[in-house]
Amino acid sequence: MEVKLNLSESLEDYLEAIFDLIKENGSARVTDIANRLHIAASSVNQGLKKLNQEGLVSQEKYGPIELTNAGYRAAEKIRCKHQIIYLFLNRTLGVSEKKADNDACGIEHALSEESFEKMVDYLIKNNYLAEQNCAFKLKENKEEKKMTAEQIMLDKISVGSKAKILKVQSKGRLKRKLMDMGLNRGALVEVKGKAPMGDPIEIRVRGYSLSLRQNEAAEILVKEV
Amino acid sequence: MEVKLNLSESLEDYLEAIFDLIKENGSARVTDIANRLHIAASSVNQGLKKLNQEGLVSQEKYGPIELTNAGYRAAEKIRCKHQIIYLFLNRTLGVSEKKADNDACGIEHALSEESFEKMVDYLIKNNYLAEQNCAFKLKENKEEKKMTAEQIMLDKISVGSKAKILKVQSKGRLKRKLMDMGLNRGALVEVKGKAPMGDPIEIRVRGYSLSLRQNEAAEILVKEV
DNA sequence: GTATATTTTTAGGTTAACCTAAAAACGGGG
DNA sequence: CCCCGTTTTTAGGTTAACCTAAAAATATAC
Repeated sequence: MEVKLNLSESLEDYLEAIFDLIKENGSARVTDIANRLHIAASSVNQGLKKLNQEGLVSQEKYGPIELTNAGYRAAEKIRCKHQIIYLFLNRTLGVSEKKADNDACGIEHALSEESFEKMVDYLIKNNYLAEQNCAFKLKENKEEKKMTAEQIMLDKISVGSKAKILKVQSKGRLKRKLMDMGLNRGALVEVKGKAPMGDPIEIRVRGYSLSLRQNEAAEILVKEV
Repeated sequence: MEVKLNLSESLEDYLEAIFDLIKENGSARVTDIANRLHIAASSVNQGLKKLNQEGLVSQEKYGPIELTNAGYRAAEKIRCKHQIIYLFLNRTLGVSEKKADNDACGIEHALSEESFEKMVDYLIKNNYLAEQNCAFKLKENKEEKKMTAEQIMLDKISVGSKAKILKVQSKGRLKRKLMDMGLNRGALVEVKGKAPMGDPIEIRVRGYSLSLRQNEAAEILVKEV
């Protein structure tokens, strides 16, 4: 079931930037978004609040910016539209890469579903676009498949899985200890083993092996990768 | 010399609506613009003030809305962009007329000069557009030619010319008299003759012949046609 | 462990583009 | 000439999207 949410152009831009930054860097930070869109960080902050209310982004104060499933789908759709318009202008009309990309930014907010699909058909017909590409995925999206990994505490990760640290929740001494062990935001951890009662947990991070108590691991918010 | 004025999307829409209404009805009224754009008349009024400041529209309180030369050129450019995008979507991609027109409305504000020209070239190459058409005129526009008739008082119109009444400036008795003679806004007048000292002036309006004193004619704002 | 730098958030603006309601001006009919 | 409906303008909002400056939280460096 397609829900049509009515995002403003700005919010679409924010969403798209978040999507891109997560693809590129693994995470989207307020300042990164602000730099990309050439606006103040405080403006991004306000935008995030709205996206949060719309249920497209999950954001806690000072916490990592993550897309919800709905947010991921919405962002992908916008990104895809952008890409199609870009390809169309650049490949079919021969518009320079820079201008084509720029124009795509503006047009993506205005183009109807119908025109978009006609562009896709045209690109496929002229072999500028393979069918399994971004554009085509859109049509398949109706089957609800899991597109964003869940946020979960490290002690809940099963042995053998890898995850990326989103946030260390605890405060003070404990937090300090965890971060000194290299458990910073963005770090990749692999759960190597768990003792019978789930305590301690053996993990590998940045090339080191560590042993964590369950209550310590329970303070670390991660996303499976 | 191309001056690039930076109009907001709204102001471009206003300008385009004025342009279209003048083509269609011979005049653009605040309420007509408001209806076309589905906004309140007071909003149009504010917009007109801004266009006036930019020197694109000549507007006096309660007076007729006329485009200046600069305004006419700007409006024509926007209209033309709209038309080209419409043709492109509809003819090349087969987008329905309604959606194509709708999308053109949104896209026209975002499309760069480069993309626009590439679209024009494409349309010409595929015979969807004759060279003397709107798009092509744009390229010629560099030579400053007179595109809008001047606003002038009726007593300054030369014998044999036709003009359209924009406004009757006087008040009270005289205004009443003039309007009772059929000299309303929108009426077409033809100057049939002038006495040696320019007084009286013989005109023909709505099938009648009238004789006006010069001071009376000097109260009537017209536009040569 | 504390100081310093960076990031995020809050507080408090501004501007453009809309709105409604009411006042002012206009235009036509008796 | 005066009245009345329509049009235009003014007055006084609201909202979204930005801003700057400063406070609060977090991250890093010594």
